[in-house]
Amino acid sequence: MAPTSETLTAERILAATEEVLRRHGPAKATVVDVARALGVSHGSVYRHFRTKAALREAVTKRWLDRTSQKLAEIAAASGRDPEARLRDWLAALFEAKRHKAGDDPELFATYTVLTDENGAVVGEHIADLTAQLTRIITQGAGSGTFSVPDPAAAARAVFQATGRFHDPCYAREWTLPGVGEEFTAVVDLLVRGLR
Amino acid sequence: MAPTSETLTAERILAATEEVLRRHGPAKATVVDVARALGVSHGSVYRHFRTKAALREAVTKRWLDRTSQKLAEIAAASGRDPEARLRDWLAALFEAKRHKAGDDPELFATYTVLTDENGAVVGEHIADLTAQLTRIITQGAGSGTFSVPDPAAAARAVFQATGRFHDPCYAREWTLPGVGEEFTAVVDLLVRGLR
DNA sequence: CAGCTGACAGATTTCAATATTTGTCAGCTG
DNA sequence: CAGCTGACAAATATTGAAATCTGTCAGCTG
Repeated sequence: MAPTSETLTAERILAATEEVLRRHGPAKATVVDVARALGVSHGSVYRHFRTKAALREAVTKRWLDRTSQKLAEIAAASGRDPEARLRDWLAALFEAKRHKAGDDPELFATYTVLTDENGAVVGEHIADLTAQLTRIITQGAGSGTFSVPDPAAAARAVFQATGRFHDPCYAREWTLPGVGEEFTAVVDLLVRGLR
Repeated sequence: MAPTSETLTAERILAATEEVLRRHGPAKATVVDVARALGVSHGSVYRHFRTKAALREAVTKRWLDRTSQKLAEIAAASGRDPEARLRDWLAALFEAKRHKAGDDPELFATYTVLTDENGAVVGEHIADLTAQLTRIITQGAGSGTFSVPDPAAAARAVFQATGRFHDPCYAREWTLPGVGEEFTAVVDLLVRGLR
């Protein structure tokens, strides 16, 4: 926490911003707080990020990218059969979200606010995830496991149909008993539809 | 609009409340406003509804029930083949929501607030809709069109998987170009999964 | 001179005083 | 006497003045 005297980088500012957001929440986190945490004046922060909105956007992107990367590993595991990979990938997405929401609800609420105010970044994130899904489904179509005319469209449909298990607006319901079964039921139905 | 001197019934109060909500929005609609619209004192309103929350809840239920009824007609049209009926029903649900959101966004926003504060009523509404879906799917299973072990579970899965096309939290995206295709893609996938 | 500071104007938020609303009930009225 | 009224206390919302924050920039510093 002690202000190190290393050069001020975008990276260090982002880390400090995450910490301030975690501490104060999205409504009370100010760029003055971030500057104070770094032991610099708030003017210095504006040298690296044009506006507070840009800073928040960068933090949001970082957070979403961490999830994307974890899922990319599953999507890339080309040894496994595509159907199992699809199930794993969807389960991993659900689990990741469910844990984030369950383990630290306040932090999750903070990031929900951030994603709400950064539609463009979320859009790119969704495009990224859909592309991963498309890769899995394309391979499934190639190996004959799946029978789909347009893998990209199928990927979008699968992603949208499972929204209830990854979209933050349903986070409240992820702790209800029986969600696991509901998730399985939806995924089973979709996988059957792809075959 | 002129205060008729008929006896004050729950029905008349509900109608007046809808009007006040339409005019003032959910944040500024008071029970004093409702009483004024009816030409009575607000004490009289409390004779029919214990609290303001109960009044709003009743209005919410009324609104949701109107949608349920329209869909029930489609679900009950037992002449048609179950697959077509399922598609019609889902399309009708989507269209109904999309029009409500598109035609009068402010009123739709008002009812979105109301449904957010009345989770229990919404839960019953969803149970009702799911029961309608279950009936269609059960008939499809009987006639051999669908092959599902548990029609009720399948109905829940179909309803949840199509959330993007009826849940108010996605209302913003219902005007985007291409939603129609997305809807069709998801429904096609689900129907294939049911067969 | 590259990078940081801190004073500043305008925008936004906070907070406490003020006003409105909710919900009750004793009593009026037809 | 069934149903309505309106005065009331407590809860909630509004308001506007004061405090804080955002974003800029001229000038300092190493």
